[in-house]
This record gives sequence, structure tokens and C-alpha cells, in this order.
Amino acid sequence: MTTDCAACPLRRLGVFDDLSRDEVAFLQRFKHGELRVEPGTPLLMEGSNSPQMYTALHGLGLRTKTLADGRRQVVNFVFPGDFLGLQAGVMGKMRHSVEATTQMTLCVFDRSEIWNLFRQSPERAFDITWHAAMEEHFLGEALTSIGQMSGLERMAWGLQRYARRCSMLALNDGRSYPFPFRQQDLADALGLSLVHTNKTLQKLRERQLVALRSGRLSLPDPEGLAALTGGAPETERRRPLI
Amino acid sequence: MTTDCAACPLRRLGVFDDLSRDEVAFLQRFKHGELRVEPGTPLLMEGSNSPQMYTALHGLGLRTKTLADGRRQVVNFVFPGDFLGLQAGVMGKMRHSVEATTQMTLCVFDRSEIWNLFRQSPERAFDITWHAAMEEHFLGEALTSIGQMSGLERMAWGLQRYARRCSMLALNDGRSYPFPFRQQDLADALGLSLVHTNKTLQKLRERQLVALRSGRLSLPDPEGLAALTGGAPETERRRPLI
DNA sequence: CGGAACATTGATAGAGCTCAAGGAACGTGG
DNA sequence: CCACGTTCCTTGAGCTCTATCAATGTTCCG
Repeated sequence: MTTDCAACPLRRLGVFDDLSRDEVAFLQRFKHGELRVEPGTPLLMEGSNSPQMYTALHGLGLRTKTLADGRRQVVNFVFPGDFLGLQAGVMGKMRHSVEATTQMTLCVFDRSEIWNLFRQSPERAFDITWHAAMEEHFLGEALTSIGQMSGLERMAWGLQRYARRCSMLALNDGRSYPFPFRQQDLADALGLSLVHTNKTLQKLRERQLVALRSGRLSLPDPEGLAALTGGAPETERRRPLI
Repeated sequence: MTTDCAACPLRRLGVFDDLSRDEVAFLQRFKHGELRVEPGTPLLMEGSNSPQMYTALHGLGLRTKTLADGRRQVVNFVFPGDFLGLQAGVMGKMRHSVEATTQMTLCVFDRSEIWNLFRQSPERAFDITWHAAMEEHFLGEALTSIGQMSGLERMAWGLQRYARRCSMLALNDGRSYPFPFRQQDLADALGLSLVHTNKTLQKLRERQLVALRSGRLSLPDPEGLAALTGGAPETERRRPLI
């Protein structure tokens, strides 16, 4: 009962590169199956040599890294269209964990097939590299934000970026976005304590810039938010979908 | 007066993957020239669509990102063997800047050739992806350190990691390493203020864990340092050299 | 109804920032 | 060879931001 690549719901969104019928068929050959998981399911473990890679089709998740003493960093949010497990695919070992926050559906690829993909299709190999470069880009931006910005700025930056990604995938309802994460997750993403995260959110609430409750995030005043971060995040162009 | 790939000094170090004579010859075809730059030279600019990519052969540099108001984050240090400009190559635009800190020698590649490389050599394409994944890994680690660790821990982590990279390339002289950077660079790398960076260094000096002066860094007690960060950084395996 | 998970709030302490001043190292020109 | 400027490093003082501790509130579910 797996989704046919030719009927992939993501490709209809207009945010992913168009592929020819043949190209889609080619990718389909690498699709090893489909996985549906419940909230909280770990998908990839830091340090593991996962035999599978995934493309998220539906649902939201987290990429996390954990220090020896248990402190946790949310390295990125996982959205539909994200390619997961590349590190294991090319370096033999995951350097972060991935877990599902909501129920998720994922396209499953065999790690052992990645090499065949590189051999048989330079275009797809290029797309995979694109994803790696994009992830690098995102992490660099996060690093800069966390390294240089104050708590309030970070929060504004993080929510803005989150909302932008939702919008691109049409997950939003106007200026309201699904937000199935706990404040603790947000704290771990921004490098703030839970308490301070909560108080920072209060400040943004008082300024009518943010509403966050019952799993939903609203940003009624995007310009106001952007003013805190020195400009709106750039709109991203079309991107490849593996 | 360019270095012949077959005689590349880096390949002799034993830390890079061995390539056959044919493979080296293949890479040589993509080598567009060699560049020697003085300290302070900008190599790649954030936002630019650089027509060239580089492999660092000699010297040290910085990858940086700058916020609208001028705050700067050092995203990584540049060592020999690093591949520079991949983002421009696959995404059409650099998302960070790269500058030389010492005099540097670089191997120059034409950005327009990257596509040919992917078509003609899946192995090299894979290597490039490996580099992207490795950079992602590094940034994730930095993000986690900066997001979760205290100033003292960050400093210990940063210096440890820096020393490890030096050792791998045999740039060290026992437990002493070249360090041509200013404390301001270190501060920007760790997300600390210059003053606090200096005071944090003092603490490590008092504990006899660090010596840093006149362009040289010494770590006389690696175990003591590692105790601050919850373990030594892992030794990295062989890696590809483009 | 009771418990668990998560959100909120107040009080207090401390880590880290900013400001300000001075010192050391180094190159340049007289 | 010395005076001077520039750049970078160092140190102290005061204050702000953020973490921690502790308690209470809310929501949801069995």
C-alpha cells in the first residue's frame, strides 16, 4: 500500500523540481518501501550505521544531537521533502538522531543502493549533494543565530524560519502553522533554557507578534517579527526531491 | 608553476584516500590552476556566485557569516584538504564567506566543470558529497557545543577540535600547534565576547591546560582538557581529497 | 477523580556582556 | 635608533541577560 512516485503528493506542490516521467520511474526503482510511524518513534540514531535512508513524505520530526551528560540540541526540524540518513549513506555513521514528532510517513531507500544511484544517475547524485549543501547552509545559519543573537532575536528568527518552511509546503492556514513541538524542543533548538524560552515567548506575545497554543503557531505580524532579526528570511527556490 | 596532482603534498600524508594513477590523472584534468594569496584575502563572498571552487593546499583560513548589523560568526576554520565553494557549485550561491588568514595556496576548479565531474566520475561525485556531509557534521557539532555548553566548555571543545585537525595534517610540533588567528576570531567562533574569551583563556592557562601566545597554541594536558568536554573528540578516518 | 505531561510565574544567583583603560608587540618614518 | 601609530591582548568594574530553583496552573487522559 505504498504511494506511487508518479503520484507523489509532494511533487504537486510546485516547490520541487519537475522530473520527467522517466526520471520519476528511475527513482521509483530505488524506493524500497514506505514507513508509517507513530509520534515519538526514533528513525535514525546518532552513531548508528543505518541500513536505510528516508524521504519524509508527511508529518514533522526533529534532528537532535545529545551530549554525554544528556544535554540535547535540536539541530533542525524535519519537514516533508527532507532527505534523512545521508550521513550514514556516505560516511557510514549518523552524526545526529532523527525522531518523529507527529505521525509520519516516509519513503524508504536502501543505503546500499546509494552507490548505484550515483553510478546510474549523475542528476540524482547532484540532487543529493544539493540536499547536503542545503543542510550545511541551514546549520550555518542556525550556528550564526545561536552564536550571535540574543534570546529574543533567536526566538524571532527560529519561529520565522519555521513558518517559512511550513508556508513553502502549504502546511499553513493563513498565518497560522502547525506546531506539534513542546517548548522544551524549541528551547533545545535555540540554546535557551525552558524557562527562559517561555518568558521570551511571553514577550513576543505581549507585543502581538506571536501566538502559540494547542499545537498551533500564529504570526500575526510578520513585519514586526522580521524587524527583530534584521530582515525576513529569503524565499527559497525550487529544490530537488529524492 | 603549479603543483602536479600526482605530486600533491597532501596525498603523502596518509590521511587521504589513496587514488590510482588514473584517478589522479582524471582529477588533474579538472584542476584549472593554482592560486596563492596573502593573509586577509577574501576567497569567496557570502551571496556571491563564485565561478571557482578551491581545494586548500597550504595555509589556514576562516569560513564566516555576517549578520545585517555586522556581528560575525566564524563557521569553521579552513585547513589544507578542505573543499571550498561547493555551495556556489550546487546551489548557485555561497551562504558564507571564506578568507585566508595566513598566506595560502589553493587548487582552483571551474565551477562549470562540476557537472562534468558528476557525469564522468561517480566516485568523485561521491567524494564531493562526502565533503558536504562532513561539513554538515561539523556544523552540527559546533551548533550543539555553542547551544549547550558553557563558555569554558566551548573553549576547551574548540581548542581540542582545532588541535585534532592540526594533528591529522601533521601541522603540529608535539603538543604545540600553529594558531595564526586573533582572539577575536576565536570569540566569533565560539559565540563569546572578546573580553570573555580572553578571561576564559586565562582560566585554562591557570589550570595549565592551555598556552596561547605569539601565534602558537599548546595543549600540555589533553586529558585535562578532554575532562571539560566529556571526552576526547573522535579520531577521524581517512577521507577523500578532491 | 487522580495522575502525567506540559506551561507559566516569581525569586535569586551567576555567567557573560559592555565599557573603559592600559599594556605589549610590531612596523614605519624621521 | 627612537618616537609614534596601529593592532591586538589584558584587566577591572558594573550591569544585563539567562539559568536555576521552586511552586503553581493547565490540559488531557485513563
